[in-house]
This record gives sequence, structure tokens and C-alpha cells, in this order.
Amino acid sequence: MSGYEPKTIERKWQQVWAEEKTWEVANPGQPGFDPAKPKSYVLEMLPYPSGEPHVGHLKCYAVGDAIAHFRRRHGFEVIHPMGYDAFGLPAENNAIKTGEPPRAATERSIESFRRQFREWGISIDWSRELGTHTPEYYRWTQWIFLRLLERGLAYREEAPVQWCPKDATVLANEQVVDGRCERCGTPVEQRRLEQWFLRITEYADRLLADFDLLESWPEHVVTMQRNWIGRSEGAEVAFRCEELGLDFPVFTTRPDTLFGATFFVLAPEHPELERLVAGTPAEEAVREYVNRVARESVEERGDEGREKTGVPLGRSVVNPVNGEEIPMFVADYVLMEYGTGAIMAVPAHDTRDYEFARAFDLPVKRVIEGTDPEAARDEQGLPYPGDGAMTGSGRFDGRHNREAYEEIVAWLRSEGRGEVSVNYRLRDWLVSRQRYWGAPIPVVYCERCGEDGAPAIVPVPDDRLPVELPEIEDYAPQGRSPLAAAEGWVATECPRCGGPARRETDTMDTFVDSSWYFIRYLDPQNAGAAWDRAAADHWLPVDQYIGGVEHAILHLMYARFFTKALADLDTLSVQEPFANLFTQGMITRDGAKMSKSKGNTVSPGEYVARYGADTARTYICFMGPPERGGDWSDEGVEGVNRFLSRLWRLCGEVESREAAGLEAGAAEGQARELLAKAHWAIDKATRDFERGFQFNTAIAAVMELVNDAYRLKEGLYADPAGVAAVRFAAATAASLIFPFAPHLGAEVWERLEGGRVWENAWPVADPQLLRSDTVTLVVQVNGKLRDRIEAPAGAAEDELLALARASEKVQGHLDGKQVVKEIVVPGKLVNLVVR
RNA sequence: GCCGGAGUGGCGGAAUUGGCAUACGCGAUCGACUCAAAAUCGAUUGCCCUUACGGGCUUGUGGGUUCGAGUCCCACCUCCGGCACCA
Repeated sequence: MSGYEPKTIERKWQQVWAEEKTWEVANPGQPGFDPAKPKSYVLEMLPYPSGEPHVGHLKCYAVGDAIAHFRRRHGFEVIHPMGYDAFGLPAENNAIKTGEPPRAATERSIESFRRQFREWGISIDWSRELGTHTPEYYRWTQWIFLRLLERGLAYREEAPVQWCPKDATVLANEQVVDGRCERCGTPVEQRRLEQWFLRITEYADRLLADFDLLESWPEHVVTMQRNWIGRSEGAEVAFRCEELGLDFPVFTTRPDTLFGATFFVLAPEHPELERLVAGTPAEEAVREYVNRVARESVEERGDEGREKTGVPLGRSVVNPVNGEEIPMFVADYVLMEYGTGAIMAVPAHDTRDYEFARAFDLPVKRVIEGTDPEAARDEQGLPYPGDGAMTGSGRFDGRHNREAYEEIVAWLRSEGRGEVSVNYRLRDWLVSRQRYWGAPIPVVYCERCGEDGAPAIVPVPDDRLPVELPEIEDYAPQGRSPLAAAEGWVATECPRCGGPARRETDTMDTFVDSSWYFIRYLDPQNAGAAWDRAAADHWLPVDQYIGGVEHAILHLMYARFFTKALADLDTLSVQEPFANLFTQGMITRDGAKMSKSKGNTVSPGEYVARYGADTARTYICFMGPPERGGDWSDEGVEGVNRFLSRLWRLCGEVESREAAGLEAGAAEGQARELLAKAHWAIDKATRDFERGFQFNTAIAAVMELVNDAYRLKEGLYADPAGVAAVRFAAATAASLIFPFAPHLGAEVWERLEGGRVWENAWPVADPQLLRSDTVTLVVQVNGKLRDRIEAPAGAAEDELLALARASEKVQGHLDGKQVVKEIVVPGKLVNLVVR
């Protein structure tokens, strides 16, 4: 047999899988559907097709494919689809640069991804392939949008939004990182614009509560989402400005510190600011301050460490708990977007208020006893954010603040000055984008249907979907969507009154497209509905989701929100889309993140061409635990290639030798030793799979098996029973490596056992062969290893002790000393404690 | 600052319930095969002392619990990721 030539065998099996449509599965009611088989939905996050796939894609799909294969061979009907998240900015920016239309570049990239997925041998049900940029898909994205609109979950509103000047579009909060555009790194600006939002905040509590419904998600992902949602319980309390007869509500998590409020601060964007200072001496200074803040970037303003600034308003409000008049200020450390845009300042117990009080020489009034040695800054131990006995708080003095908390809120309530309140850090999801390459938002604006001069928002009826994306010439954004230039497309007729109307020219954030794709896979060709309910009910939820941790918040939270909203629309029966989540770590090169500018990228195509897909996939799974990152090493790839070649050669040797007459139970000597190793490897690999996808150690176990076969084979080749043992070892190795190296696994299995390895159940270790007659007894003196003795497996404690004491090496350490204690762990260890 | 995660040979990493630290792979050294090289096969490979036998030390640092700690507890150091003026 010739040497290991991955090209040949990989092509052979890829052809088999394509021709026989091996990985296609049927929906309930379709021919070939087996209701007796349990289902398993294994899904990797769909790729964004830009250029060629990179090594992160290879890792994601190699990991997912291993899981899919493992489940199939445990009797599950595994659905394992693939698609493309094809709308998005890079294709459009490329179009602006090169003139190549986004559709053409995207299709070209999809072709490349599709070809490489086949070359990698990923077991995909290709009959379910989809692209989010096709009218057949985005028709239903638009359909879902309309359902959300009907429910009031989609709305259009003028609000301060984050604007990226480079990409010339608004961004969702989640897409702004450290005050910069997530995509291009440009500092974002704040603008007031009318935009489309999805009411994700309505689901904040359910998004939090339903973490309980998940089977297994990485703890840190749950934590990140929890922090992002940022639920805070507290109270809303009204402070009254008597001069103007205005109530100013504030949100506070610390109503127990109300007695310590010594001043009051409004955000620069607060709507009542104008009224408060109009015609007063403070007017000029306040206006100047507000203008200055408005010019600052989001990044500058967000800096926590900066000096506190602000301007007094010359007005005051009354503290409802003690009737004290406290002065009002405007300051940029108060944010309009959170709470009510106004705060009561308690400098004694809040660091930020304390800093402001220091800068403006305002009184600091302690109302909670105690000091925090870490945080305290002055001789009184203030500010103190912790708990303790109340003081300076009238009838609450002496009470513990946490105990009095409820009572204070109840009292405010009875006085009509306050109410229990909950606030979230989470904002509604801004989904409109002033860009071309996305799904059009399916509404039109009709003057005739409108009122008070404002045009009416008229949804496009379902039967006129999709609203197709028109072909245009110029993709460059000019502060409005490039679609606005497509006059023939924009001008339309109102579906309600038939009069002239204009189309919405914004498109949807691509995260909308990817918030429901995992449902469309279940019924991808359905032209009459987004999906068939029975198909969705059968396959959902996704049993195992795999992807990069960079989507911990964005995609994973949006998809959870969509699932809940769709369940509320009575189109789904699950509340959570992804029962189990696995996040893979990033592969680096030379210790650094791969990037074209650094020139340290790894092209999967190159390695596949050189070593074969099996080697590339197995190497990636062998690098280390897949949830952790790892540094790519060319030598490591060679090592894995060596291992696969060794298995290949072993197969060739054993195939050409006569094998017969092996009774597993009766095997002796080296034959038994090798069989035992094979069963050990089965047991080890199976447990590693089940224990959180520890592929690196599972592969190591198969390596050990092949190494042992090499060590023992010369002796075993002497008789047919021995050859049979080696043959069993090689076939077992092929079976176990199949999830990582499917082509080689299939080929070796076919040669040695005949038939298709994937049609065989995952092997089960024979407990007879996992057991051994003798064990290695570890003998310690004072906890230090002194000898290893072969002992009978079932030996009693005194027997083991006698063996241990009989050891010469041990006796050398007992000399002249007294044994004060003997510890025996049967089957494992003896420890003699001497003095 | 707050919330996560991680520190083990020259390197990637293993150690499943508190019980043989360093599996497996890389790299390195030596040997076999070869005219030679590559490939392959085999041996050695944590550090220190020792010709050897053997001994001592070792899982970021310092303490503790235990017959026994990489694993549990306390304090600290370093690195990575997330959030960050959210009242």
C-alpha cells in the first residue's frame, strides 16, 4: 500500500457524501423521517462571507462537526445545516472602493466558503443551505419585522443615537466599544435622529429570568449578558422645585441615603433645563456649558477618571424626606439615557457625588455609620458606599439601613413622593442603518394617510413582500441611505389609500437577519411561511450551539429576544433558542491575534492543500481545550500529520496479513495488552467527549493506542490471532478518530472492517478488558514516593501492607524509626508514617 | 474600580473524587536504515548533586489544613477577557 495521500482519500469520501446526500435529514411528515429516533440540533454560528474562510472558521466547524458525528453515532438524528450571514458593511465598503457590487463580491465569497466546507469534509445537510441576502430569506426577515411592528415591539422615534462618521450610519449601543465604532474604530458622535428601534427592554426581565431554562452555557457569557442588561432595583423619588412648581423625579438605588442628599444634578440634555434658567443670571453660563458638552465625543465624556465639571442653576429643590432646600446643578457626569436624567446627590455615600462636592465646595452629610478602609479618602472615612446604622435621618436613626429601606420607600409612597422602580442599563435595539447592503425596512410613508402634516407610517402588506433591494450605482453613503437616490424605487403607492407614498430607505442591522436563521434552516424552502410550526417544534431548541465568544452579548442576546418575541406571537413553542452553548477560543499566531496587517494569518486552504483536511482539523482539536485559545504551530501540524500517517501505515500492514482466531475474552499476553489498550482508549475518548468536548485528550488517547500498536506489532504479527489484535486496534483507532479526521477514519474502517464507519454505533468499552489482574501499588513513607509494587487487584489491606513493608527500598526508609500510622487506599496506595 | 478566567518542563498542554506531577504532541540529543540526505523506526529528555547506586528539589509567591495538596482554605503577585461617571 502506498503512503498516506490525503488528497486521494479525501476526494473519494467527499464525493460519496455529496452523491449519497449522507447528511441530509427529513422533517416530520417527509419521506425518510423516523419518529423513533431522538433529534439533536447541532449548530455552528453561520459565517459572514467576506473573502476566504480563516482559521477561526475551520476551528468552529471542526469542533461542531466532531460533536455532530459523535451524536449521530449515539443514535441521534442530527440536523447540521449551514448558511451565510451575507448582508453587511464590509461588502458595501468594498463596493465603494472597487465598484464591484456587493452582491457579486458576496456571491463570490459564498462560493469559496461553500467549496472549502466541502473540502474540509464538514457533514452538512446542504439541502438546507441559505443566504440571508436572498429575497427568499429576507422576505421573512421583513415579515417578522412587520409582526413586531403590529405588536408595538418595533417603533420609530427621535432619540439621541450613536453615529459613526466614517461608516456614515447609526449604530446600536452594543456596536459601540469604548466610544468607538466596533467595525472601523472611529470615535462615534451623538446625534438626535429619528430611527427604528426594537423594544428589547420589554424583555429585560425575561432575558434575565430565563437563564434558568438553559442547560449549559459558559458562566462568563451569562455574566456578561447579565451585566449588559444591568438590572437595578430602587425607587423613583420626586424632588419639587417650588419656584416653578415642577416635580423632578430621580431614580436611586439608595433611598436609605435620602437624608444625606445635599444637592441635585441634571444632565446637560435634560428637557427642563431651558425653562429653569431662562431669563436668570445663570442662563448664559449654563448654555455655554451645555454647548461645550455637546461638542465632546462620547469617548471623552465617558472617561471615569476626569475632573467633575458643572454649573449651578441658581435654583433649588426640596428634599421630600426632610423639607431641606438643596441647590441644583447641571453636570455632564449625569446621563440623560439612564434613569430620569436627574439625580439626588449624596456625597457622603457616593464617590462621584463626593468628587463633585469637593470640586464645588458643597456640604457632605453622613447618614450611614461606617467606613470602608479601601475606598475612604478623607479623615471622616468618606465617601462610604457600604451599609451600617443610620444617622442624621430623623426617626430612622439607629436602624440598619437595609432594614429601614422598605419602610422608607413605603413612606414615600404613602406621601405620593415616590415609588418602587427598576432601571436597566439595556437600551432598546436601534436597528435602522443608513446603508445599502441590508434588508429594506418594509414600510412606506404616506402624506395623505398622515395627520398634522406628519406622514403616516404604513406597513407593506404581507402579500407584497419582499420589498426588494433595488440595484443602484452609487453605494457611498451621504448621511442618508444610498437607497434614497433610487428615486424610481422610493416613489411608490400607499398600500392603504393608493395615493403617492415614499419608501423607507433605511435597511436593517444585519444582526436582525441572524436573529432567526436557525429557525429558517428547519424549513428553508417554504415559500408560503417563514417556517412550518411542526418542523420548528420538532427540531428546536438548538441542542448544541458553537461559536466565538465575541458574540456573547450581541448576537446571542438578540437571538434570545427574537425567540421570546416569536413565541409571544405564537409561532414558536420554545422560550430559549440555544439550550447548550459552547464558545471556542481564538487561535493566535506567534502569540498575537491574526491580522493581515501583521502578516501572521494562517490560511486554512494552504494547510488543507499541503497536509489534507483531516490533519488540519485534527490539529486544531488537538492544540488544547477548544474553549481556550491556542497558538498555531507549524511543527504541531506536522506532528498530527505524522500520527495520521502512522495509523494509515498500520492499516496497510495489517490489511495484508492473515488475521484470525482472536477471542477477546481469552486473549493473553501482548494480544490482551493491546486489546486492553484499545478498550481503554474507547473509554477515555468517550468520557472526554462527554465531559465538555475535551478533544485534545481524546485524540491523545488514540495516539497512545497507535503508539502501543507500533510497540507490540512485531511480536503480534507472528500468529493470526496476534494480527487480529493489531487489526482491532487499528480499526478502533479509525473509529475513534473519525469525528476529527472523517476521511481517514472512513477509509481505514472500510479497508479493515468493510462498510461505513458512520453507520456503526460509537464503540463501547468492554468492562472485562478495562479491568486488570494486577495494580501498581504506590508505596509512600511520610507521603513521599519510595517504591512501586505490582500487587493483585483484589488484595486486602493487610496483604498490601505486608507487600509494602517487604520492599527493600521502603525498609531503607524505615530503619531505626517507628511506624506511627499506616494508611491504605485499596488498589492504589500505602503510606507509612514514621517518626 | 467592579465582574469573570488563567498561571504546571525549552514550548502547546495532561493529571476525572485530596492519592504515582509533567500523559499526548512539539523541540532537542543519541542510535538503526542509507554512499548521503530526507522520510521512517527505536532510545533518552523537569531541575540540581552523583561515574554509578541513589538522593534532594519542583505546579506564580507566602502561609494554613491533611498521613498526603497542582487540586481545599487565607493573603498576595502577574497575565488575559468583559464592563465601566448606569445614580
